[in-house]
Amino acid sequence: MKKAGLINKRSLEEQAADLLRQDIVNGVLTPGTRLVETTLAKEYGLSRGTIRIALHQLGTEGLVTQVPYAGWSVATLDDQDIWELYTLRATLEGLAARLAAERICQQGVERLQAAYNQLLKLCEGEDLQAITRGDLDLHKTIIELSGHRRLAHQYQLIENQFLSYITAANRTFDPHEVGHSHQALVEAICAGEGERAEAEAVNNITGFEQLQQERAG
Amino acid sequence: MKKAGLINKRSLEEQAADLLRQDIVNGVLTPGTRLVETTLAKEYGLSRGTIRIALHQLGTEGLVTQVPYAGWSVATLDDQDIWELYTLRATLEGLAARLAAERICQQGVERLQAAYNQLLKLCEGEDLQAITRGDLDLHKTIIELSGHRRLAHQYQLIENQFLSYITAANRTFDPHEVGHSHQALVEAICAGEGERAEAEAVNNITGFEQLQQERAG
DNA sequence: CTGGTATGATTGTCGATCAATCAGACGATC
DNA sequence: GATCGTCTGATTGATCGACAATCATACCAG
Repeated sequence: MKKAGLINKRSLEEQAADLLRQDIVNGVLTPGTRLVETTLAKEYGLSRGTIRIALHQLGTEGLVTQVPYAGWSVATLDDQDIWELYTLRATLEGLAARLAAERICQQGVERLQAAYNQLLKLCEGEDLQAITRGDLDLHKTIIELSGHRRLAHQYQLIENQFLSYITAANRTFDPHEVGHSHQALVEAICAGEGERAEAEAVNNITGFEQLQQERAG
Repeated sequence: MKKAGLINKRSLEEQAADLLRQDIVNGVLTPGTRLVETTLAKEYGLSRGTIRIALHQLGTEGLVTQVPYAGWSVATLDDQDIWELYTLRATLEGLAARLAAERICQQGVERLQAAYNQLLKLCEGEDLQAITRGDLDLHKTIIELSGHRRLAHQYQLIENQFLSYITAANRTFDPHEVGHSHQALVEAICAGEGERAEAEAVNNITGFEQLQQERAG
């Protein structure tokens, strides 16, 4: 009586990486926290070798850093890192928006509208965390609609680091702005206007960055 | 006089990954070739665990694929993969060109000109492999001038897969075109014109793709 | 030909072990 | 007292051997 799809085929190495990743992006493990292989192994009930591969994995994802013979720690981000994340994310999302617009179909429009409406609905409330999730869902939908596996993968890497930063810095935003700032983007994609969609996507992110800069400075 | 990074402290895991990576991008290991952990371990005189981490590393780089409990093999690329590589590379390189132009300095101009002149010189000869290296050097210089570590990293990943494909498909090109097709790009960067540099970089790659498509079809 | 089974190959995971290296404490020398 | 080694503990770097889980194939029965 096995249910297809529910079968646990993920290796323990992957699962360990997943757990650690979740703890990092959700802020359970704050930047700078030291991670000891043997300790983690005991904690998760796994062998050191398995944890080791998971840590290496997270290392390539930029979530943890490694000092030879000294240890692992949750990555800390400086100003340069933040700038890199914003510029790279804007570019990747611009590409995704353009591709999504170029190959938009009826089903795609429906999925996009659904995600957008959901976000608008959430923005009427005050649950900032839910809004963040809705925002991510919308962006992730656009990425999927681009039909670009590598783009999705690279975006995922950036997004995780981004989330880690957002959580650690405890950054917030105005619910009302978030929802409507995506309107032009969604429209452009649904209309199949690749160039405009790309511009709107880039503007969406860099605009947000500038807003944050002003508040911080 | 601190020459950090001079000391060779690379772990065996990294070195093993490097060797395998070289063999893959240089075509010694052709796509589809099976890679057995124990065999590689004996070949390189390393333990299985070390090889295992190296293979996982190459897996995240997209150079090898893994089938659970079955084995590893050198990644094979289909048409969709090639499209993904071209679009992603064009976008990343466009971003690099724009950033490089925006922060160009005297020293940067010199480095760029040096790489460009070197490429022009090589293009007068017939050594296609040398031309390829010169071409890559120029592009890599642009990436470095962008001052974007993550961009450099992600570009590296794409480039390795790209090289693997170029080698396997044994693709060639016209030496005369290669050299001069980069002229506008170099000029735009040196002039500090970000928008134009980005456009030229994108055009450079997508133009090359279309040329190849025509010859193949 | 079909379906099930036996078998070998390979990865998945574990545990123990030792070497290499780093960080900090301790102490000696000037 | 400041500086320089040295000692020591902690942690990773790397190896080996072992066994279970899984996949691919060949083989056999009907």
